[in-house]
Parts: sequence; structure tokens; C-alpha cells
Amino acid sequence: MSRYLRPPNTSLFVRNVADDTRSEDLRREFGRYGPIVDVYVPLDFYTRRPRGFAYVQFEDVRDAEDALHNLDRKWICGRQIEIQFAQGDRKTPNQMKAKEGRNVYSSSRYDDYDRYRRSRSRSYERRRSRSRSFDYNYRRSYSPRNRPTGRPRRSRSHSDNDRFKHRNRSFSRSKSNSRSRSKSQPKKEMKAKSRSRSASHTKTRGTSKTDSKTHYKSGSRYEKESRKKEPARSKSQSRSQSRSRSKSRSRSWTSPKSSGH
DNA sequence: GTTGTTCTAT
Repeated sequence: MSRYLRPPNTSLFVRNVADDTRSEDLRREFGRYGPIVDVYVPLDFYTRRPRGFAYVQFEDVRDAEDALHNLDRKWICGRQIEIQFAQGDRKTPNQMKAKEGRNVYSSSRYDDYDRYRRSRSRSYERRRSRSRSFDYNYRRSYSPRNRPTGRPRRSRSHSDNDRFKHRNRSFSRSKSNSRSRSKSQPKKEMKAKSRSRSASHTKTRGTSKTDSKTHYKSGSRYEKESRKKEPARSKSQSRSQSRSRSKSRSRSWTSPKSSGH
């Protein structure tokens, strides 16, 4: 029920967009009528070329209206754009798949597309400031077909030097690790401490943060209670404790010397 | 841990 309550449609569907119209152009043009949340120019999934339309999402529906009335049938980049309110939500890949039919995906060279997509899905975000406007210029010339299967280009002259460095580092780390492990064994003490702390730690779960941001996909999928508790913390705590311990100990080592003098 | 194939036109 409440799921079908949609936020007012602040997205404009812009048709007949020239191929060389970029999202910045649209943003500039539409931004004159109000703050823009997002500009998205769907590309052909395989050729990565513009498909001839775009979406501009405003913060305020009135701005969207304004822009629609003012920019409709305007000429941008040599073409007369046509604007209307966006009708539906964006389709998920699955929806597109169902719509297009599977034959596209089983087509010869797109065979490993699925693998590529899966491996890709992590590298999108991590924009420094993803405040409002996503800027997906992240890959200027991006062509999924040219990508080697599976592995992205990380084969940057795997010289022996590199390998040696890596090996060396790993070695040194393992060394230090073994050393630190042989010394720190504060098990009982730590455990008791952590437990007492966890007891005092009230669970902040009922914080219903009602942001003005439209969350129209309720996170029922992510309702899984992540039961993170002692292990992670105890680990980190143990590490920090061990470090501080070693420090204090080292001080206590040097202490008699300096004090005695 | 919050999407980047949205409704086109050849």
C-alpha cells in the first residue's frame, strides 16, 4: 500500500537528444530552473552510445515543471528536444532482460557479459562527494566488449621486481605477526572486559531517522539483523591492547635505566 | 551496502 505511494515525479524524460549532448549540457540547461538531483543519459548497453534520450531529475517538482515548459522543444546541440515527465521507474537489469529477451544475452561475444558485470559492480561509487549529483564520467571511453574476459587490466608489467617486493612485504608482515602473536595472550582479562562493555552498550536500533530523502524502496531486504558482536571488537581491542601493552612494557624496560641514572 | 540498460529511433 504505502509502497505504491510514489514521490512526486521529479524526473523529466527528454527525448530526441543529440548524440553529442552530454549530461553536463543538460545539467547546465536544466539547472537554470532549479536544483538538479541527477542527470542520466542512458547509453546503449553494448555500444555505449547515447540512445537519444535522457532523464533529468529535479529536486522540486515545480522546478521540473518549469523546466519542462521552458525547455520543451528547445534546440540543444542541433536537435529539438522534447520533454515530458518520466513515467516509470528505472528498470532493473532483470526487467530489461525479461523485456528484451534472452537471445541478446546469449549472443556470441556477450557470453561472458554476466561475469563482467558482476565483477564490475563494485567499482562504481567511491566518488569523493556523492552529495547530490552523480557524475558518471568515470569512464570516458568505456566499452564492455573490449574488456578482456573477467580480469580488468591489472596486468601492468608484472616484473620480477614487483613480485619480489610483494613477497618481501608479505614476509616481513608474517614475521612481525608471528612475533606479536608469540607475546600477546591476554585472553581472560580481555574477554571479561569486552563482555562488561557489551553489556553496558545499549543497542541503538530504534533510531527512525526520518530523512526528507525519498526512500521509496523500503529496505525490507536488508532487515537481516547483522549480528556482529564480540569477535570483531574483541579482535581489534586485543590488537590495540597488545600494542599499548607492548608500549608500556617497553617503557618499563627503559624506565629503570633512566630512573636509575 | 541504495542501483547507472528508465519511456528511443534506426
